Amino acid sequence: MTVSKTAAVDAGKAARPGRKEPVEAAAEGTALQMGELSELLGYSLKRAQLKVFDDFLRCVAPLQLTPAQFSVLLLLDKNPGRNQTEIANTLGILRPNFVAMLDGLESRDLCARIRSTNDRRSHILVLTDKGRAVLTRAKKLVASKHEARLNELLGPANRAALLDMLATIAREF
Amino acid sequence: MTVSKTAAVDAGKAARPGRKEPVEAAAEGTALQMGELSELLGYSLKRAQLKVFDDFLRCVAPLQLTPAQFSVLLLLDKNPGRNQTEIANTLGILRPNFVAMLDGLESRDLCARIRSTNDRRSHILVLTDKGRAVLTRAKKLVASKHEARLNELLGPANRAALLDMLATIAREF
DNA sequence: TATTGTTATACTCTATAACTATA
DNA sequence: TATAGTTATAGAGTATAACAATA
Repeated sequence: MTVSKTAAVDAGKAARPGRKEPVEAAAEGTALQMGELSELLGYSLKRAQLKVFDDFLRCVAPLQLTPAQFSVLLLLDKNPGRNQTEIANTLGILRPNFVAMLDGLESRDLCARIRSTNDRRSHILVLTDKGRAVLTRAKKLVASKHEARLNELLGPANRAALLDMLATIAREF
Repeated sequence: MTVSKTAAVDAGKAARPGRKEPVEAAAEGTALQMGELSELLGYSLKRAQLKVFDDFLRCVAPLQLTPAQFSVLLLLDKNPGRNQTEIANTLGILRPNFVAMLDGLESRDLCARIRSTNDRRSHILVLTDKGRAVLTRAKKLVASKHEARLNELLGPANRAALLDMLATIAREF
């Protein structure tokens, strides 16, 4: 469980001035005490999220896709015939902010807006052939590089448990 | 484990125009298929992080502290005698961006910058009495409202396991 | 010369109001 | 009137370069 009782260091006072610290980790500049920060779930959650997104970007760099863009392509593939509002809402993206995002994907010919014949206010979103091809390649990179690395670090069982708990928080918290 | 097999919906056609939908959850607009998004760790990580930060803000609203500000106060309390660069680096905040953040805390009399006598370039950061008092109250709110809710949702053992895995990712990924 | 705190700046995300064209 | 897509805009958060004071 790695409880990390972090032997109390009691720095800061620097009471004895004559004490010549051995050139350990970093002369006098030792690592700081995280204190109850190590017990704050939100803190580790944020730091972990940044790392994971960073790795995602690195792994999928050849395709120039952000996590958000990847999620849009995935959703379009699984949900043909949906309009902008539906896709944006599902991903927690505000409609106004989704416009520029779609512009980016559409200008790269990864998806297209099609004016609906039923309701001519709305745009049906579809993946282009290129979009489907890029998505397929992206999925392979994500699985073989990104998720594989996480699996390696945590082990399959832990990774599944982690995913389950995160989904629970996202759904019910 | 909550596998969520989410019965296939197959919406999108909306063929019959005369169909007057009963005012159910949302007329014809059924929930979308998340597809492999539910297996993407980064996606749930992000959504969970947003929820947790939201709840943190809500719980600690009476004290008007963001998660980032709380982490600074915690760190100052546990690490007296440190300068801006050391605190910012530890929290992953860039030094230029830390300036405005400190300005905010200092203007509220929660902490103070003290010119170091050893190295007159650097500012030693200290909590004020008010800062210590606010931190104490914040810790109580976080523990009794925020973290307690997470504990309730996941159970203590799962919560500990989650924290451990997130810390592992933040540290080693 | 190098480092600390700082300013300026820019780019991304996110959030809200209001417009247009359709319904 | 209400809704879909859009524009404009404002605010966070984050990133880099460069400057003054100090070492």
